[in-house]
Amino acid sequence: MDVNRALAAFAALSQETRLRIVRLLVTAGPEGLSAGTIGEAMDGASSSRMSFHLAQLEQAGLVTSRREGRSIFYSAAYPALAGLVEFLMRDCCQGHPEVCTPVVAALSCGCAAPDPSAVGASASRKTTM
Amino acid sequence: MDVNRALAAFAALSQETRLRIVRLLVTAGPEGLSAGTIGEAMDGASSSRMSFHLAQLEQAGLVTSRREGRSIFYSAAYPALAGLVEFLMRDCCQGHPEVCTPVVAALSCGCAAPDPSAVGASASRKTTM
DNA sequence: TCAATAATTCAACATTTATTGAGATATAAA
DNA sequence: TTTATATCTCAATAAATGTTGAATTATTGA
Repeated sequence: MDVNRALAAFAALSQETRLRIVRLLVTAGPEGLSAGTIGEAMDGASSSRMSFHLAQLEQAGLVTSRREGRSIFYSAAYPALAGLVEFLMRDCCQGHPEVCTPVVAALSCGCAAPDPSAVGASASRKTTM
Repeated sequence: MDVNRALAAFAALSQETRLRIVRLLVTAGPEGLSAGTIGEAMDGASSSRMSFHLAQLEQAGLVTSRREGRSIFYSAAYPALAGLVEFLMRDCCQGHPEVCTPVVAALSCGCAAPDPSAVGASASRKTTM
């Protein structure tokens, strides 16, 4: 994640419809949702409007797309989201632990508890699904 | 951090000069820097331009200001930055541990190592989603 | 009080961004 | 092949954003 990519990602996330789309796709999982389904969830936004925003998100690297029959499915680009947070935090925590600490605490949403003593990586994956 | 505040923060961070200012202030520490000093660091940007961007950042809640003599000092709003990441991650990790895990790993920038003995207990404490 | 310093405010302008509606493209089914 | 479905592309327009330069406010020191 370099500065320009971060700028593009922040710009993409600064628009209400797009932020809603990203949140929707993040919770939708890796399979994603079709453009039409997303449009319905966005208060029935027009198809051209959806295309515009989905293209912006894809351009910013925050979502990926694939065709499946007549539909095009969009999915959250999880690594890009993680990379963006990494970028932001890398800039935030230089010498200021008070910034990181509460974030790490917040990330204990049950899915990412890092444990240095836990050798088996997959075992430390405490899923609550 | 609600949606509108997050949108404002993302918008503020999506502009190159402002992103540079935030990064500069974050590394500058709690005392912050004067508007003039920041302007010099921004390739000698004009004072009105600096005022514009600093006002945007303050409006977005990402920096705070205080007058000291003739100068006005701007500081990073660390809690707001942490809150933004929290917001983004709260949206990102619902049911998808693979998103959070690498971020938490990246946050081991040396300043926010979570107490290993508390991992089991606190991590199982699920925040409301 | 007057001059110097530090920063802000404002109006004008240029640029960028978002929405709309019409039409084009791709796929699937009749 | 024809029709329907799903989505994209494009041009026009509206709205928001960033830069500039001049004028203004606040503070300090002579």
